[in-house]
Amino acid sequence: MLNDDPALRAREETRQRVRQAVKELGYQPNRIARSLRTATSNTLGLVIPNFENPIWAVVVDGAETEADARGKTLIVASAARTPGRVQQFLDLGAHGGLDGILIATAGQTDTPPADAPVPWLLLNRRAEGSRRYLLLDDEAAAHRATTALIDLGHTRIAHLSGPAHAESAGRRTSGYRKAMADHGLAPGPILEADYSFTGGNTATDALLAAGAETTGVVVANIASASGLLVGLRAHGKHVPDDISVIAIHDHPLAGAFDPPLTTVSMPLFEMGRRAVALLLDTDPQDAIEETIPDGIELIPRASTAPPKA
Amino acid sequence: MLNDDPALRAREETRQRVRQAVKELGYQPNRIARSLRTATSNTLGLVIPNFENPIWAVVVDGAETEADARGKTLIVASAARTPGRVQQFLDLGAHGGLDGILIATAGQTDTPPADAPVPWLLLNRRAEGSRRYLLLDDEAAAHRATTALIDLGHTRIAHLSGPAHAESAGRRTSGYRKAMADHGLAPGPILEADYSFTGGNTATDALLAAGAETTGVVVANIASASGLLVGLRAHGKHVPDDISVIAIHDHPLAGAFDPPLTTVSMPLFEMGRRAVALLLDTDPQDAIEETIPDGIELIPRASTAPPKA
DNA sequence: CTGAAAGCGCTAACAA
DNA sequence: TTGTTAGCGCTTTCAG
Repeated sequence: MLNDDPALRAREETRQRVRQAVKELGYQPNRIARSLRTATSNTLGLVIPNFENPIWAVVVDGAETEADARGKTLIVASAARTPGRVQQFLDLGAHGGLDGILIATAGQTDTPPADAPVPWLLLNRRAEGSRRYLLLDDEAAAHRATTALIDLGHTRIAHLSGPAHAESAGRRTSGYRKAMADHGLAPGPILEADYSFTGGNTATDALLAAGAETTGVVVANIASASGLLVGLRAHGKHVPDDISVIAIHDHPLAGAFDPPLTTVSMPLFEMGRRAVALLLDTDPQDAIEETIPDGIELIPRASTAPPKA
Repeated sequence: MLNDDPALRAREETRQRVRQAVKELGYQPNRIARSLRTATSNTLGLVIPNFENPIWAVVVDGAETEADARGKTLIVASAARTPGRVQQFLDLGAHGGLDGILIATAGQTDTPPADAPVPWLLLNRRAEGSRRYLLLDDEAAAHRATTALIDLGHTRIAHLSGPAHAESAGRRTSGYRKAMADHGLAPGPILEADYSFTGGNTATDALLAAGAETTGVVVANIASASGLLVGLRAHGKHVPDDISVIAIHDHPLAGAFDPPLTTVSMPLFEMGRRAVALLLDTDPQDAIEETIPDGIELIPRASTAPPKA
């Protein structure tokens, strides 16, 4: 009766009286006791690498939206300062503390075993021996970005990649390579940044040294691209007249960059949303190997133009 | 023994054997049962308005750092899509589900009653009838920003404020007013944006209409400032030659803006850190009315210069 | 010092 | 259909 069970046969008036009493007495069911009893919590966890990178904001938003729609509470934490965060959430989630965990981090130990105490799903990362992941089509996005430069007439195109240890970075690099090959072009210099402003900024020297004749750069993300823009400016290079820059992932602030940055957007909100749906709707034992098919889109701004010569 | 209680007298060898057994059997204490028994959870909650605004990333970072240092788990959620998020966390926290809650949102119903089931603290918001808050010195930051323009020689300075319902926005506006008054200047036009890119962008028209002779603008935050920069560019106005722009709160990406945006940084990390410390170290019944004293700093970039005429 | 037992508040199973 | 009870796993208390 306290749970307002509709299967329970009782007069509507009685129901009302109970509800009234519950309200007046301020009765709050003890969730802890309930969780102990049922080994469920109506709560989902999400571990992201950090809160700085704005792409996670969108993923979280999508995940929260879907969780809310299903009456679940989503709690988020980052592994930025604590490599053991995934393990911590696994502990939190054991014995029904969490009904499921989404893992967006890429640490060595961030892939739970198959017999983990909580259902889990990796976000945009494949891992050796795991068959539970939801991917963005990073390769297609990088391919799209590279093709955009090629379509403008560029042939000498460099790539500022993400860190070697990130699996998604590898898929982007591979999309860049494929696009070049598809158009019969030799890949240009590939330099490793680390998805950060500083990484992109310090890579500027190497980029200019590696290929003086480079007219376009495909950058693995916005933060690196912003660093690159600042670096190029410092070297007296003009974007896009001297060199075109395009980055993967979009963000509103990219429109305020100098110059406004052309990007390729990815379905981040949908990834968060879909991840929660998959986590709740599938058997934790089943494999999930899914890539989000749509939502890759060119956002043209002012950092790309045909090569001058 | 299982808790490795140091008060317990036992041979070191025995301790080792127990630890070994615990490890081998993979024993994990049931946190739920423990919470039910002790009405504590070693977990803290933080509710932020959204994940998009990058300032929250820094606050969360500070809070996570302090929580980690104290062996607590911090969980985060946003109220972006769900106005009832604070209530939801209050429910989560009742009966020891959370040891405390930090509230950074500013909704009408986001101030818990004094007899809330969980200790709580408001972040950068004073609320009618509450005496539990930790503030940034928004007034000082706005004063600093305004003074920076005045020091450059500006006298016709406008203010692009935050939304009227945000208490922090009011403190910034008041800092702007005071700085103007301190230098014997009449306040310029004050326009309300909503802390967003779009808000700043659409306010451009009104700003240019309100004061044609305006040579400087103090913007309440970076997102609005980025929208304003784009808007001014669209109107053919050159920053800083035609008009100087300075914003409150700093972010690395502001260095990539067109032009790089001069800002005043705030001690956001420290706010997160201090908030966790206060939440854990004070009696939940005691009043906390604290403002973080230091950490306000001018970050000079290229969007500010002396007025031309 | 060691071991047994009560009980946190809930739900599910069972008995009436 | 309704009311009663056992028990989730832990900590704390109390008896041995």
